[in-house]
Amino acid sequence: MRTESRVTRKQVGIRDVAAAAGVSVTTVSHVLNDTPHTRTSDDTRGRVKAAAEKLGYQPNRLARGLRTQASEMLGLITEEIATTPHAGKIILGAQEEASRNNLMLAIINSSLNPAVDIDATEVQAFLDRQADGVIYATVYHDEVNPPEEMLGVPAVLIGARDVRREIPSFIPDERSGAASVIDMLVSRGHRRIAFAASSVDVPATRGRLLGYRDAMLAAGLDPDRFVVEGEAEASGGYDATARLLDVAASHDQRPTALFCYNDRMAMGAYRAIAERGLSIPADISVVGFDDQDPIPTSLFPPLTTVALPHYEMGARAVAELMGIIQRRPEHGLLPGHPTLLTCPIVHRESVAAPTGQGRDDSEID
Amino acid sequence: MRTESRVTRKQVGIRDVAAAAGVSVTTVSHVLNDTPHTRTSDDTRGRVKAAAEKLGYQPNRLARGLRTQASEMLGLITEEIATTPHAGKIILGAQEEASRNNLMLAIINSSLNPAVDIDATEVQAFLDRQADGVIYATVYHDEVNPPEEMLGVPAVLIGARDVRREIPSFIPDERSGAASVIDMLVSRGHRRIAFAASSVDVPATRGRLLGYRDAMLAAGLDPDRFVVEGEAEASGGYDATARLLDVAASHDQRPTALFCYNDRMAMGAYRAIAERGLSIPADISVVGFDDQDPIPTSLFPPLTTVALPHYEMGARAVAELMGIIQRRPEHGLLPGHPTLLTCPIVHRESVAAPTGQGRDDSEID
DNA sequence: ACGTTTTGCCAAATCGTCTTGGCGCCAGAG
DNA sequence: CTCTGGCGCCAAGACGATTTGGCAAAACGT
Repeated sequence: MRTESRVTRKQVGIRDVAAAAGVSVTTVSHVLNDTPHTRTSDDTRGRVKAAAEKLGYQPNRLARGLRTQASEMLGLITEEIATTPHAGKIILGAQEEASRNNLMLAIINSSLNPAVDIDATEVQAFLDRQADGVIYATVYHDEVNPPEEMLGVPAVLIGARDVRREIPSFIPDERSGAASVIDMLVSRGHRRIAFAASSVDVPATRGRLLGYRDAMLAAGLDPDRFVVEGEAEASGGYDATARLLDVAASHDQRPTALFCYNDRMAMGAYRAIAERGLSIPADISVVGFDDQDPIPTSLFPPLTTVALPHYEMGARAVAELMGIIQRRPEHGLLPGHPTLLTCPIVHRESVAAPTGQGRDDSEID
Repeated sequence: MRTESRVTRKQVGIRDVAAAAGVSVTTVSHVLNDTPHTRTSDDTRGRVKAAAEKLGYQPNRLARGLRTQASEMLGLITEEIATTPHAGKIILGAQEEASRNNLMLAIINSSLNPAVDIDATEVQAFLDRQADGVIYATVYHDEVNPPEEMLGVPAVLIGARDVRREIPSFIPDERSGAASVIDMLVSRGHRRIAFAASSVDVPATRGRLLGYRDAMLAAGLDPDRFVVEGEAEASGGYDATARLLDVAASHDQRPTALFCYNDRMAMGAYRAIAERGLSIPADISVVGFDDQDPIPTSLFPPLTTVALPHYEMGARAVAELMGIIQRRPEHGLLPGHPTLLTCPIVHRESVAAPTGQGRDDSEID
């Protein structure tokens, strides 16, 4: 026998409020929604509001949605929540921004899709439920080809741009994030700055390498000499760093700073460095990328790294959706031009000025 | 000027299908929903289905929900998606199970709440939207006091049990997870097994310590001799392990295995061990807890650890909710008895048999 | 041939809200 | 006194599905 303490709560409807306030449902609706172009005396307004308050009235969103053709729900489709470390932050950003706008955020997880074509099924699921807007977040794509369905509804892309340039998108500015690291290192006095690049072909590897080379060139430094490549994992970082250090003929040849493609590689780099009796940051500064919890704070010394704007992408995507839905003129414009979000450096303790030494051979002129 | 390619798609309704099939909307509804106790000729059924198919008809869920008093949406409230590493897996499990049942999963993030009382606001938000059920997931609680609102709707708790024992819950079986590690270690021949405990007072620290002691006692080993305590971070693991190793007068006194409260502490332990010239697992085996991505696979050697059943908790919670909603008799029973989900050991490479040595002094009899 | 089922389908009510159009009343103007 | 125009409120009609109750026609039994 099931315990029947679980009473079906009796929902109070707009009729109940109307009855309690001694007015019609029309008036209740007008008062509670502040409907423009309607007049109601202050006395009546007061009675209605009091009645609604006392009864704890909350409008039935399904009914309201049916009438207004708006579900007050946004849909977020994300590729492999589980495998991509920071999707949680995207969800968080989107959810909080949605709450601020009094919307609900629903989520569908999509399997990782190597192709550019987005599967229409998930989008359709949201359309069936009359989502007011849809966000599609991808991880490892440059461009993505959204299904027709997404054009019929306010939509925003996260992490990739639309091949047809019809849907607005938000993507991290990996390139300038990487460049800012080199700038920072240079400003601290480093000249021999190595880069442990990734060997997988995703937008992030290209962007970060480009940023490294941009900044090295801008600083008048050789953009190729200290580039090593490895798998984007701790083991790859270890191998790459080992090669980098062992090839250096002497102390004067050794890089004084190492920028790693990501935090996992940096973690491997720490081990390779420690094994050689070197210390961070005294002998060599190390910088990571991703700010992938819990690595940076668990390493010793804590790792200076670059954070991805996950939270911001989620929040901005929702904000953009709101703009499109409300047809505010500044939104939905020029969707072909993706919005680049900056990746800020998170300063911790793995960077220091290089130990003093004169002019060095890595400058080019 | 906004590009007006964004056409408002014309939704096909049940009327359109009815017209196309030359029947009434009633019949269309009956056919498409397989409504019991209604008769329709095979011929008609065929025509209706064909018409629905051809028009790509999808019922408007809001309208359906309004009529059937069911939104086909479940609400998940989770404390601090961002700060708790694995909440993503809970969401994933819940979402996939929801999809299997043709339900949508909506999410609200709640701020971390040190008190036992659940804030009613978030629950209310879901009730307003006529969620068919609500899941509340907490991290650092033993017990939780759900608001009245949650009793009026199918509800399930994750990670904590209901003080009033009215709402079913799913929680990880930390205690036996910890015990199974010790059993495993003992079966490999270890006798001096240390535990690096956590110093914060959460259910997990108590459960894991209890499990360690249970199993040590059961194996006839001293459950107190090798317990050290530290902050539940890499630094705490480093400190605790350093103390543990430095106190050992000789090689014969040193533990041959170290079980850490969590993977972050294990990460610190790795460093302390390496600094003393010891190697894992040859000199000492190490086991973590949490299977917190990306630590276990980024460490060298890869860390053997215990996984938390996050995905399963999410999925089971949704399944339970379905059972309650459909009033299947086996569900919603005995909610006072939380369901313990097992924490499986994930074997990697940080465990080996201890290097041979005879009877040792840590046995008690 | 004449009731009685059974079969196949449908009209209308319903869910709870928003929204359109209009109706009575009172005040001020003519 | 009548007319006019604003003010304050409401009745009724969507919205798009499900569900209830019933009505013809066909099938069956005698």
